[in-house]
Amino acid sequence: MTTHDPLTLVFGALADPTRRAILSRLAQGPASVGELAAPHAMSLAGVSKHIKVLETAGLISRRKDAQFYYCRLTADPLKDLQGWLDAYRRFWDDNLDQFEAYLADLQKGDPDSKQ
Amino acid sequence: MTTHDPLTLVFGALADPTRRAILSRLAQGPASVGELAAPHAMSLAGVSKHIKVLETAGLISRRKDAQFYYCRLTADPLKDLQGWLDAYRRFWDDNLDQFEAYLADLQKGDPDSKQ
DNA sequence: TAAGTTCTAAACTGTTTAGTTGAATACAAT
DNA sequence: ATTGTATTCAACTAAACAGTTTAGAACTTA
Repeated sequence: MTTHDPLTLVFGALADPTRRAILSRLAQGPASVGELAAPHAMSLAGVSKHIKVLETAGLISRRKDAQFYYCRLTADPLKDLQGWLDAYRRFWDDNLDQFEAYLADLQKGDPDSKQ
Repeated sequence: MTTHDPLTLVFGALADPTRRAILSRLAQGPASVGELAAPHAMSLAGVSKHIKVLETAGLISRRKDAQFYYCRLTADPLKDLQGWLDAYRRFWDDNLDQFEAYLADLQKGDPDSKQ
């Protein structure tokens, strides 16, 4: 997952409960790395690495103030994720079965068709 | 990621372009493993493993008919993912800044707070 | 029955990941 | 200057992952 496309980076970053918990915490406002680490039974360096993963995915940004690193949520990638998800909404939103969905698809474009 | 919670399983399954391409293909209707494998420069066994990951996450289901295994999309987990995402929508939907979002949060519950 | 097709299972390999500890950096306070 | 605080960086380990190849199971067709 090291050098991948944005969507892979974002999904990968979210595929970890600790990172989702950090994001959830940041949804309440900015916090220092130490504050983010406190609730977790893990070394500070460990949390620091999780934060870096979130940052690489663009889900948070870091700002240094004195000796503190403050983190804040940057939700833009989540918007992209929403866009991806939208292509599948009809599968649960409506009560279309898969055949109807298939017909509906002929009108629209395709979501994630590789190559 | 082996023995994890549903959300981790789903995010993890989606953190791979091949698996997302498979899902995208299945959005057009059921397909056999061979059909799903065809567009990918990868061994059949490799694709079979990706399919298993998707199945474990509940994103697809498999049905055997003669010597064919037919796969179809089961989008329910994506609905859960949507639920998770909803908790963050205000961060891009409105033009709330983070402080306002914080205040708005005091009224609501919290999304993914671990432990 | 024999041979072909479709797929999974098992065993193996190289790479990535999540976590650790210990040292280094940057700044504040004494 | 020295000590303390907040954090990253580097090196390491164990586990998980993505991929391979080889073999085997299940079924069809000749």
